[in-house]
This record gives sequence, C-alpha cells and structure tokens, in this order.
Amino acid sequence: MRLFALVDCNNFYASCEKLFDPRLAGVPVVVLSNNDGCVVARSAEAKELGIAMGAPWFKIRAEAERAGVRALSSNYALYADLSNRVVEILRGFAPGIEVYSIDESFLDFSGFDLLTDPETFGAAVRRRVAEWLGLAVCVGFGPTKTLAKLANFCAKKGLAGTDGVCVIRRPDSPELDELLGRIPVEEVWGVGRRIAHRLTQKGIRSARDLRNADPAMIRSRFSVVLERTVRELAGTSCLALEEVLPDKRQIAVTRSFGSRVHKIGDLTDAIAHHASRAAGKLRAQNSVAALITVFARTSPFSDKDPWYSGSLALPLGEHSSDERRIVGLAARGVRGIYRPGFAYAKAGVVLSEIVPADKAPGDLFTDDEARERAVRLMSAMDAINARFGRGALRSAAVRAASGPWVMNQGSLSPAYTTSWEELPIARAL
DNA sequence: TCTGGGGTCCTAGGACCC
DNA sequence: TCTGGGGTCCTAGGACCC
Repeated sequence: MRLFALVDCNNFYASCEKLFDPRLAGVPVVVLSNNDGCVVARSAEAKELGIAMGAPWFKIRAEAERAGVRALSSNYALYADLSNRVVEILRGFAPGIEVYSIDESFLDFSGFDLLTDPETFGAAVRRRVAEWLGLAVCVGFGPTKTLAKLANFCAKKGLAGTDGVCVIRRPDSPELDELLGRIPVEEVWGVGRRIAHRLTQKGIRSARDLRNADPAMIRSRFSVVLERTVRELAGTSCLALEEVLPDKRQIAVTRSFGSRVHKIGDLTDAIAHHASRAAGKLRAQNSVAALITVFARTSPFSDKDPWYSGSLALPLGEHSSDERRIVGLAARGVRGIYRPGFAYAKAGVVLSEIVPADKAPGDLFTDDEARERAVRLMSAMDAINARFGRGALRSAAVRAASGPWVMNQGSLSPAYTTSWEELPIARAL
C-alpha cells in the first residue's frame, strides 16, 4: 500500500512575519507581492475580514487599513530561510521528501511502517514544527499525491480529520465517497479555472464526479494530464515523488517597475540588473545557456497610455554562463526592443536552451583557454559576492539599483534570520 | 498614481525527411 | 480518372501549479 503525506504551512508568509513581531499578534496581516502590488498571503484574521487572495493593494488599501490590516512587503530572504528549516524538520520524519513549493512538501511513506497510525504521526509532525519554529502546518495523508493534497485541503478547511490532520486510507470507502461529493471540482489539484468550467458544463461538479468520470473520455476531451488526476482520485498512484529537483530548463528574472520608465538608459539599467541575477541563478545550478530573451512592455491595465510589448531572442553564440557575455548581450538587446514615447511598466530577461556546464557542446572555434579563464573568473566573483553581499563585485554595466525602475517595498521587515545586522533583539522588561 | 513572479507540461500544427 | 505512409523536430499557445 502506498502512502503519501502533504505538509503545508498555514498562511506561510503572514505567519513568518508574525513570528518575529509580537505587535502583529491578533492583528490581520497581509503580505504583498513584489512592488507592493497584490495580496499574496493573508493571516487568519485577514481572511476573516474577507480580503481576497490576489487583490490589488491600491484598490483595497483604504478600506483594509480602516479595518486595522497591516500590510508588509514580501521578504523572500526570511521566507526562504524558514522554509528550509521546515524542510529540515520534515526530513527527520520521512524516508523520502519532495519539496514541492516554498510552503509545501510531499513525504512518501510507501512500504514504510509508521509504527503508529498516521493521525498520531501527523500530530507529531505538527507538534515538532510548532515547538521548534513556531509555525503551524496541516498534514494530509492519502494513497496518491492527489489524494494527499485533497486530505490536506480537508484538514485546512476542517472538512474532515481533526486538529489539522486528515487521513484518507482507502480510496473506495463510503466515507471518502461522501467527502468527495462535498468538494467542488475546482479544488482538486490539477483542475484550474478553465478546466473546472468545462467540466461543470458536462455535469462534473464535485471531486466525486471527476473520480467517477471515464478516464478514456477525459483523455480524449481534455488531456492525459487530467486523466492522471482522475486515476489518482480513484486511488491509482500515477505521480511519483520527485526527490531531486531537476535543473531548471528556463531561468527568468522579470520585474514590474516601481514607477513608469521612459528613457532607454533606465530600461537598460533594469535589464542589465535582471540579466545579472539570471546569470547568477544559472551558475548556481552549474549550467550554461545558449539563448537570452529580453522583453519590455507597457502596463496592460492602462486605457490611456498606448500599449506596446517588445521582445528579442538573442543567441549567445555558444553556451555560456559568463556574466560579461550575458549582461552585455542583454544590454545591447535593449536597443532592439526600445521604442521611444512609451511608458514602460515591466521588463525581464529569460535564459533558455540550458544544459549542464559539462555537457555544453563546443565548436571548432571555441577558445578553450579563454573559456577556462572565464569559468575561474566567475567562480571568484561568485565567491566574493557570497561573502561580501550580492553586487559587491559586478559588471560595470550593472549599476547600483536606483532609478524609476527600482521596485517599491514600502514596508519590508528585517532579514531576521539571515543577516547579522538585522537579528531580532530580545530585551527583558 | 498604484494591478507579482517563476516555473512545467502537453498538444496541435507546420515544415521537413525518406 | 487515378495522388502513400510513416516519421521527427520545432514552435506557439494553452493549461496548470505555487
């Protein structure tokens, strides 16, 4: 019998913020996306107030602040560090773990004796994360990943199970049948808005309806992906635990600007910055890329400003992760996409045709010695920046972050756990 | 004034091959 | 009059996830 668990942190970003700021206890808290654009996380109190996920902050700000809501800029240094700590704790519980997202992990207990029932085990996981980190998690167990995810949903919503733990043991039990009947089909993992709409038109409204659908029909009318979801709901495990996350095949760094950009110089600064970040991510996974795409666009929301979107794919000539090549080419590419007279709202850099550095095809004209020197230079640069901070040593094309393109972060909390200067201080009263 | 960012997978269709 | 069969590769677009 296979057994998966999905562990998911409650209101993760909002909980991380509350962890270090006692003034936020009991206060409705929302965390905003980059540029303080949209609500991407809400504390229980904020959900209670009916604040919607994804709501543009500028639209709801006045009303939310009247209701006492505190809004914070996203602090990814903090969330990533706490996420790693949660994962370390979970590793102590499970023989296999897949880190599925910053706040969710799948654990695989297939063929493993839990020594106790899953309910007790799940409670132990919750207790340890709460004691060691002060964060609340919910745990869902199921014979497939899709059912574990569903069990987690039920635990979170209090639909089944108790105290944040829900166990789906047998895919064919009458209790599960009843439960699935109460869950709308769009809550099933892999069913988004579009597919939910099409399914509903066919009379498939609940998770039970979807489980009972004919897999062959689903495959022909929808896709093989949805067919797998149907089979997983019925208890046949189709999705394996992916313990090692594969190298990225595409690396993107894109940002909305803090305010509109009009000048090519500012646009070039932004793109050079993003290219540098992307190249750093590329080297961090020990890969090289052959293609850079740069793009810039105006706001899709504005009725009065004319709309424009330009992008350009630039071959690097040979696979590379050399900061100088990537930043230089991206910055030159800006000349190809910039059109004067537009109010640019967003720009980005995408690296693709990525392969591991040791698998990069060479060609007759490759200067192996120069290439080797570049590799050593990049390692030295990355080592220096790791020690002295990002941007301590950089290409001259990457200027200090200033200008209209720099993103808004009106209310950024300290990097409590990753910077000596920002460690929280406890004082006796 | 102000609306996020970063990914993956699958499919259909076109171009091309013998 | 009558016009095959089988395949690969690539790209764009659509869908999903957090």
